[in-house]
Amino acid sequence: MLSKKCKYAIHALVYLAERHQQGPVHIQEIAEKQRIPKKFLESILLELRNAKILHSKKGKGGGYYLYKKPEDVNLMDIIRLMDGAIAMLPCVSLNYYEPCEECRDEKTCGIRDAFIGVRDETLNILSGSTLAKIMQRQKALK
Amino acid sequence: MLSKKCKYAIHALVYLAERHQQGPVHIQEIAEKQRIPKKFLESILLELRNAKILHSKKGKGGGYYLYKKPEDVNLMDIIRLMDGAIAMLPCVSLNYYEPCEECRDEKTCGIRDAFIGVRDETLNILSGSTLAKIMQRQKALK
DNA sequence: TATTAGTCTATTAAATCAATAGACTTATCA
DNA sequence: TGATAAGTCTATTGATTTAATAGACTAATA
Repeated sequence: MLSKKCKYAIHALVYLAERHQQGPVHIQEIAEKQRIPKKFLESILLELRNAKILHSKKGKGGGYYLYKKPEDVNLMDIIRLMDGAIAMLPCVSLNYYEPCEECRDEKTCGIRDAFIGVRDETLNILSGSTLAKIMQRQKALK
Repeated sequence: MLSKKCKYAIHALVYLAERHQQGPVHIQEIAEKQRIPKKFLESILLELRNAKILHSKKGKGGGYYLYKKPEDVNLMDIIRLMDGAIAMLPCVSLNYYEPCEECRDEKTCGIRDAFIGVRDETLNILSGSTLAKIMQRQKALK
């Protein structure tokens, strides 16, 4: 399951994508509209900024805005940033690999195979799910 | 990520599948061979027994053994039993559905779509991964 | 009938997640 | 130029979940 932090991040990013190129949006507004605790949101947006997905402007009239284009931000990147590994086992994770303590020998482990398949299918779908696609879909559903 | 409990369950089941129809195996042996804390393993095996995947025999010469056939036990069922929902969002879970607090309106949510896809692909692979297949693969790799 | 081995309830310890507090910094505009 | 609006950063707290342990109890069998 995704953490709340991750879900908040996705919602905040979709919100900002909908206001792309309309100047900075301040935290307060995002927090209220998306019902996210403001302080928690602050730390999330900061992380997204450090990852160069968002930029911010300080001072009066400041706020956060999308740095990358909506078609260049996808769910795979957001989830990895917020929650870490996407794979169901550390030993099949591409970005957060760790050997399985439980396994004797990775090479002869009959279990990994299925999870490698799950990982690949998952990454395939999530990396194709961009903010642009999500907005597009949102529109179509209304 | 799967919990340790779930990984322990998978390993214990594969171990028992390899000894299918060879009489009960006692907890102590599984715990030692698979390096699982014995007491923790007890509770896991008990749960698998309540789910009719394992049976047990008490008294001297007792132990646990597979009740279902190795080709009828798959990773999807094991994971659901141990860790609960497989989906990444509660609102797209088939067996553990809950509405998303974050979402206003599920019907016009542009995010769910991707996660429904991930869920379906994941279930498809995991439900096809039976103990029999895992053993088969294990043999092939040796 | 002693012994072996599973069953069950309760508790504790550790880790992670979610949320909050408050001081600090920077930029803008009157 | 200084009041103010808004983001930045560090630290802490509380809640929840996960992992592990303890010990008394029950059932089966040689």
